[in-house]
Amino acid sequence: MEISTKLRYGARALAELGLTYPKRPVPARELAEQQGLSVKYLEHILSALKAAGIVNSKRGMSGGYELARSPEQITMKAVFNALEGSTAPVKCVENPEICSQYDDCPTRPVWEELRDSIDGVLGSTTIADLTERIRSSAKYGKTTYQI
Amino acid sequence: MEISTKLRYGARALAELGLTYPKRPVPARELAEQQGLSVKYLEHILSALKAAGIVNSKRGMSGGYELARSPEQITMKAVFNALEGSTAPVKCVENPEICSQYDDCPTRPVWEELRDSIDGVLGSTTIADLTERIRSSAKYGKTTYQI
DNA sequence: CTGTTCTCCTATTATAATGATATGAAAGAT
DNA sequence: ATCTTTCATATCATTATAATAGGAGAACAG
Ligand code: FES
Ligand code: FES
Repeated sequence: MEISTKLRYGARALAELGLTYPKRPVPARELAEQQGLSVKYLEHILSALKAAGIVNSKRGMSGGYELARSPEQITMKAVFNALEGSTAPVKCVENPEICSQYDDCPTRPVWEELRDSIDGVLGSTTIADLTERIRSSAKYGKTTYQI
Repeated sequence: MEISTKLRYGARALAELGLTYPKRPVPARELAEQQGLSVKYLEHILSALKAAGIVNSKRGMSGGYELARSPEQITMKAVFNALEGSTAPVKCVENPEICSQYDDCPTRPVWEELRDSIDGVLGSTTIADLTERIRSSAKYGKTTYQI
């Protein structure tokens, strides 16, 4: 039960976007360099984040991506849902049809508890929290990254 | 981030084994019939549970599988670990080498929180809880299953 | 001792999900 | 016009999951 690289990379990119918010949009190329990722792959991720209304984009020179709302207003739950889908660890929690003995399933309550617990953690963390960690990190200031 | 069918099926099988504990071992065939699963696939799952010390097995006629400890002593965390691996949603939480910017990673704390939260839920649920749900279920008694 | 029931071991296959790359069109800025 | 960037879509490689298959070997009942 691991999260995808999309979510890993996407969350870090958003944390960086929190640094520049609301000063300027950051091009995918720049974010990709920072993380040592392929630009094309990150574009894919940012595209999903845009579809979810988490980032806005501007084309052309001095364009790029920026947070659609303030970092405090973007929870990790929204990010998770955008890049990873549901937080329910089994489909039947949300689509009862899938499992046969749904009504009397002794394990489903456990999976529901798990989902709620995950939602709790992700719902109480925002991009602002991530960005704050970058600001207070040892390397911050040494980076070539310009705000 | 979904759990595997191994865990889904395995957890339900263990809940059933809680019913017969400590009366008699139940053959894989019987458990598979109940869930409408292939015997061979369930054997595979039970084998993993045995390797983890969660069930014992007896060969030959009137053999089968039984819980290695009392249902109250088997947590869902142990079952999860046996069938699904670590509860950490990213490898770097437990293997720092994997991620590049490990030390200053702004997102890792979130994944650690997730792991702890998942551990909390799974650690506080036991097979006995699952078995109890079967006992108090509507269909219980109507089933052909004999203790 | 013989047949039956069952676990146990290992190999194989099918299918799906993930991770990643590639190509180029459309839009915006100067 | 030209450069920069998003955007849309297609493709490929790799891995993980799900499931099946065949048969060896233990336990036991008669
Ligand atoms: S209803 Fe889906 S695992 Fe029980
Ligand atoms: S250290 Fe692995 S996601 Fe940050």
